[in-house]
Amino acid sequence: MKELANQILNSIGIEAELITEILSIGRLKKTSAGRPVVDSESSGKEIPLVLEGLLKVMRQNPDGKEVFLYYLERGETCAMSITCCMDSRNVEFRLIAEEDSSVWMIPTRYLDSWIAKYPSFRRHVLISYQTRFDELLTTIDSIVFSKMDSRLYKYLLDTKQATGSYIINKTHEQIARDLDTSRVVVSRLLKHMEREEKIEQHRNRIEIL
Amino acid sequence: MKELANQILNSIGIEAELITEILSIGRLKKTSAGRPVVDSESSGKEIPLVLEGLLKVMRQNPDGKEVFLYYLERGETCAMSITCCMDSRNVEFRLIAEEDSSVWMIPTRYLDSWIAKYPSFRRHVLISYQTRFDELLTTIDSIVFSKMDSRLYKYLLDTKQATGSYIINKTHEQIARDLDTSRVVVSRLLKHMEREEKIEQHRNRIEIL
DNA sequence: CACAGTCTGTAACAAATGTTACAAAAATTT
DNA sequence: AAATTTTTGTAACATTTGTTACAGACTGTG
Repeated sequence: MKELANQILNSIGIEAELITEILSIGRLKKTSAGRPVVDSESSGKEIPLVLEGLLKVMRQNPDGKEVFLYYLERGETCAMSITCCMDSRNVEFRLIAEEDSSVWMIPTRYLDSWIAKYPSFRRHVLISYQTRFDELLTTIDSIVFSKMDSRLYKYLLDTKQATGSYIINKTHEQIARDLDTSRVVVSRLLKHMEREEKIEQHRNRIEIL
Repeated sequence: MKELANQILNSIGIEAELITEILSIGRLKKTSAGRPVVDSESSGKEIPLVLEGLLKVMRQNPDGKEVFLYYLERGETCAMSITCCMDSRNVEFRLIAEEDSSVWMIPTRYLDSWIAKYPSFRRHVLISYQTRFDELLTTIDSIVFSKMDSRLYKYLLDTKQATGSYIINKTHEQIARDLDTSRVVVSRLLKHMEREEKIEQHRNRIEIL
């Protein structure tokens, strides 16, 4: 698995010297689909780099409600975890394995020196922030400027993009939880999309056309 | 005005050496209340540091609709502008002077080397991201998890916080534009808050109790 | 196959928000 | 002071979303 990590770090342009350091310092964590990888409490000491699989980042509010924010794919890191540890602030979120996943956990205490020393790492951290920032803004767009139907459709397309498959294996109930709405609403809107021939529906499975 | 900039940079912990550099390289820009400071197009070459006054950051979608994201107060910089220039990506936003404001514009081409060289600057940039990230998440919270009434109330409280005054000089129409809703909705909800004795209303002016 | 559990479809209704229209009050201009 | 413009209040109605309730379809298990 270190081999894979090596390869991924290399592909995002990290210097050989830093790769060696990251590999000697970090640790591997495997998580099976549907299970949490880290949440805000347990976080703050390590940041995750996705090696295999797919993670999803959920925003959590004090009452226990949740919304889906974005996916983290292979080679990506969680900007919020960096943020979270810097000032030992507690940002409330959950990282959940969407598929069976392998993640390389990197202790945060080295980050600052790496950012100073390695241009590639500096770039990677800033681009992570940039990408996530952008993703959050797009999320805000879809919530503020559109209705639930476009939001749902965006969610389906994002999922297609992240999994690389036109088939989405989720129940209406699961989707409803990600969008913080009710199952009935999701069923209603999906039925409508089916009539418009944007999707096809089967049990536990939606196909994007 | 360089004196003020010096003082502010010092107060956020920037090294004397870097302060000299920033002051020799940047330029002053004054903007009067209600006018745009930069937008995504003109941006990408400079990032703004607020010296005096108050800026507000608006998200803009392609149809020209807008939502208020957060305020930038004295000593703060616009994380999105940093982001925006890094990859010459175009994030759509507008920076508007909420009050008469003075801003120190810093060319972006020096950022990377400063981040590498100066711990204080590294810290400042990362904390900016952190703070804005958090602010965006709170915004998402208020949109997803709450109804328009709490969103409006949060907006009033944010404005009170940023301006340091219990008096908010805005019309219902202006507020409606910031929240991307209609004037009628704002009037309705404000009337309700007035009955609950959370605010007092006058023409062009709302007082938070 | 019978049964239980899960998933989806639909109806009926409630609540929240958006829209249109109009009137009254306050400020500004003539 | 009269006329005009801007701001606020309110009503009536449409649309969107949320909620409850129930039925039918599918899946897996004994």
